[in-house]
Order: sequence, then C-alpha cells, then structure tokens
Amino acid sequence: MPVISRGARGRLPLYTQLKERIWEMVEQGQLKPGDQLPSERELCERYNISRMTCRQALSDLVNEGLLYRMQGRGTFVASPKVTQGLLGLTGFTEDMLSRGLIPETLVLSVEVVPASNKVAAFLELAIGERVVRLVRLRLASGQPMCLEQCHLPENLAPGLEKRRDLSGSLYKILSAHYGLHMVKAHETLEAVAAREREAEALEVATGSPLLLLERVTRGADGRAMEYVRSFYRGDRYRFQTELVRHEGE
Amino acid sequence: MPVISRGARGRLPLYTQLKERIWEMVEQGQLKPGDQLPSERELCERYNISRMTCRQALSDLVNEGLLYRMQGRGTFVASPKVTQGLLGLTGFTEDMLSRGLIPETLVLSVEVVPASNKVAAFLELAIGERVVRLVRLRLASGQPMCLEQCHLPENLAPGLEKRRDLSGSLYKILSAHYGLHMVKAHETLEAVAAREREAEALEVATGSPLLLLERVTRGADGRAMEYVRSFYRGDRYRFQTELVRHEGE
DNA sequence: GTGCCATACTGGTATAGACAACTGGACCCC
DNA sequence: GGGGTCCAGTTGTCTATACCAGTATGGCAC
Repeated sequence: MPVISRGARGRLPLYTQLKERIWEMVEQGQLKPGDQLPSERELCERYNISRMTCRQALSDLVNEGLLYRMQGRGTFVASPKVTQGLLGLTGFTEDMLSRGLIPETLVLSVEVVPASNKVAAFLELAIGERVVRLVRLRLASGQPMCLEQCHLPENLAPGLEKRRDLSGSLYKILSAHYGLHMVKAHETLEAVAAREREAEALEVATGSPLLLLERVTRGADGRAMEYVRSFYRGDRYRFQTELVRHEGE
Repeated sequence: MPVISRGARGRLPLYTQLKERIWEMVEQGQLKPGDQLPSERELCERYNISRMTCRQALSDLVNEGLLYRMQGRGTFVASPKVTQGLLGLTGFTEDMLSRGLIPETLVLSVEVVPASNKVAAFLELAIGERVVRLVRLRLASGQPMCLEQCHLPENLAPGLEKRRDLSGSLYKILSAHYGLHMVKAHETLEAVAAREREAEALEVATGSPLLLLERVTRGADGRAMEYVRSFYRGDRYRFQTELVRHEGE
C-alpha cells in the first residue's frame, strides 16, 4: 500500500501526493461519482497530515471539478461534466488508433531550451524559462503523417528529456510519471504551404498544403502544460470536431 | 478608506473582503495586467490578517484567472482571457464580427438541383431528392475570405432560392422564416491546394493552401438541415476550437 | 404524532509560526 | 568581463489549534 511519504529527497508535496491518490481512486473506480469521501479529519489521521494540508488537496480537487463539498454533510465525487458533443481530447496515438491506423513515432530531437517569446506566451512562462522541446515525426501505418514540435515547462516534468520512452504517448508518460492529467485544450488550425523543412520530413513537395494544428493543453489546475505545433499532411489528415450551440446566442 | 472589517454581525469572511478589494482595484484600473501586487506579508500587515487568510484570497483569485503567481518573484495581475466567444456554433457572419472584421457576401448562384450521391449521404436524403444549392463568396473587410457552397433539403426551406436576402446570415433566415434552429454541427477540416475555380474567386494562386471546412448542421430534432463546403484562404483564416477531456478515457 | 432541542458530526474561517524553494541583485574573486 | 557566492525578499509547504456554521439524528416534552 503506497503510503504518503515524507522526508524523502525530491518527494512531492504532501497535498500533491494526496491529490494523486484520490485521482487514482476515482480513475480506478474505487470511488464513483456521488460517493462520499472520508471526512477531512479522518483523512488527516489516516495519512498523518494536518487538516490545512488535507484541505489544500481537497480544495484543489474541488477547483479541478473532481470533487464537490457540502458544508455540514461531506465531500463527494463529482459527476463527469456533460461536455456533450465536443470530441475528446486525445493525443496522436489515440487519434490514429481510433481511425484504424497504426501509430509510430520517430524522436528527431529532444532538448532543454530557454522559452522563446512565442512559447513563453503560450505556456504562460517568463521569456527564457527552461522548456523541454521535443520534435517527433509521427507515422500512421508506416506513412509519414505529422511533424510535431512539442514544448513543456521543464519544471513540470523534470528529467523528461532523458526518458527513453518518448516515442510513445506523451500524455501517458505525463499522467503516469508526473501526475499531469490533461483536461482541456485550445486548438487552432490553419492551412499552410510546406516549407523545405516540413516537406522533407513528411515526404511531400515543398508548397504542398499542410494542416498546421497548434494546441495548448491545460491540466487539472488550469495551468498550461504543453504547447504543440503539428504539421499534418493535407492529403492524409482530416480534423473533426463537434460544435454545440451556446446558450444566449 | 474602506478597511477590512471584522467582528460585525453578518460580515463577509475576511478573505472574501480582500478578494473583492482586489477585484475592484483591477476593475477600476488601479491595477493593470502585468502589475505586481504587494507581497503576501505586506498584505497581511496592511489588512491585519494572517498569511493563510491572505493566501486563500489570492489562491482563489488565481483560480479565477485574475492573478498569477511566480515563486520567488511575486503575484501579478493576469491578462484578460482572449479566448471568449470563439467557440460555439456560429455562421460566417457572427464569426467575422467576433474577429472584428466586417462580413460581406456575394451570391454567385442559387438553384434547386437533385442531390448528388455525396450530398444525399451528408443530408441523409435519397439520391436525387431536391436540394437548394447556394454558392457564395464571403468577404471580410473587403477581402475575399471564403468560397462557400451550401446545400439544404428543399422541403425544409421551400422558396429559399427565390429570396432576395441571401447575402445575409443564412441561419437568421432559416430561424426567422422557416423555424429551423441550428443546435449542433459536425465539422471536418483539411488542408487542400487551391484549384483554378477556388483560386480565381479567392484571388490567390492555384496551388495555394486552403482550409476546407465541411459542416453538417443539425436542428433541434436532430435532422441534418445543411451541408456546407467552405474553402477558406489559408493565409487569412484560422480555425479555433476547445477540446475537453471525456471521462473514462 | 409533533415539535423542539441537544448533540455530534460535517466543512468553513482564521490564527501564528516555521522552514523550504526559488528569484534577482549585490558583491567578491579571479 | 566572467563566474561564482551570498543575501534579502518572494511564494510554496506544513503544522497545531481554535472557533464558526451548516446538517442529521435521536431523544425528550408536549
């Protein structure tokens, strides 16, 4: 039984560890929507933490929409939001699999660099802060599909650039090893002509139409955790989305 | 000088009072985006509250997007969100207005034709059923932006092809005169090269990258009411969307 | 039964203090 | 100049405690 650990070097804050445990329990179905959590005082005792620390974890989770509280009654697991219509937030791997294609990835480069003006703006960092830049070529059933340049704040995922499994789903890594769960993203799409760099990687002629997808992914706390620029081959990729009428329009 | 008050019956919590004061200061322009707030300890002293109370106010405001914090540096006023009102199901007219552009429309042709294979499939009609086909060139602030080909089942909007106001918002007409309210839509986007037809209308070179947006709009009863193919100039148009994570993924 | 109240739970607010982690600038050494 | 170290100031984490406020329950008086 993984107990909340203290004192170890490089350990995560106690409230973060508690948040992780509760996330896990919900994800694994040990806690279902509507279920009541142990009371704050009971959690304190069980994990040997103070009430304020416990409350910080719970308050965060309430803000993130995982839980809700009722004064005098208790803390409960919230129902998943009804985000009807919108397509799910998925990475390349899941996207390709859902289209019946086999995703593969070539890691072209990974390094820690200071954030450029643009990257800093998207990730809401100060210019020059350290970010991990990961460039990957993504294949679908053996064919080049997408050239992807991904930026993450280094402090959110320290040591990411040294990992050996960067050819898999980045979101899986972030979730499993860094406790970062993507919750929402803002995307823009535009049509651009392939420059030499992209054309070469994607094996098309320069000037060919590409779909440029830019995404800022946010985690449960609303912090920007990733900024991606992906160049998709225009002849192979089609983006889909559902739109819903907003109220009051 | 409105001081934070304590002890009065029915008073608001101290952290709530502090939150309101900061909101006011931002709204009245005493604090502008990017400005640094007094440090937490200074706020404590100034308002005679404890640091945890002060932090609760600031944390709330961070969650609400009014402020952001940087460890070791300070707390700052955030920039207002720019991403409001981009989403939602809107037509070209609303879309352009929300971007600060002036929409104009040239009706290139309107006629009643039998549904082709493809159109019938999208609109869920039998092949050969009568549909209204409307081709329009849409301008934004005087510049060609989008070539749009729109199909509707004739029986949903009889006489539409005879109307004189087809250069306005189609959705307004459908809503006002035919009782058709769009509720949701499925869209696909891809990057294509401009053929001669599109290039000429949009005043770009053939082969230029265009964003091809295809939309099937559905009404309140779930019936497909419209199928549109729009070719947007790649250099002028950028599509935006929000993605939300589905539960259980 | 009906109504009320005491009680024992829940989360909500608030305090004072400690130490850790991080930033940026001053300062010194080479 | 370049490269350190040190320091003051900032937010981040955490403790221990106290009392307030809302909710459910059960028992008592009527």
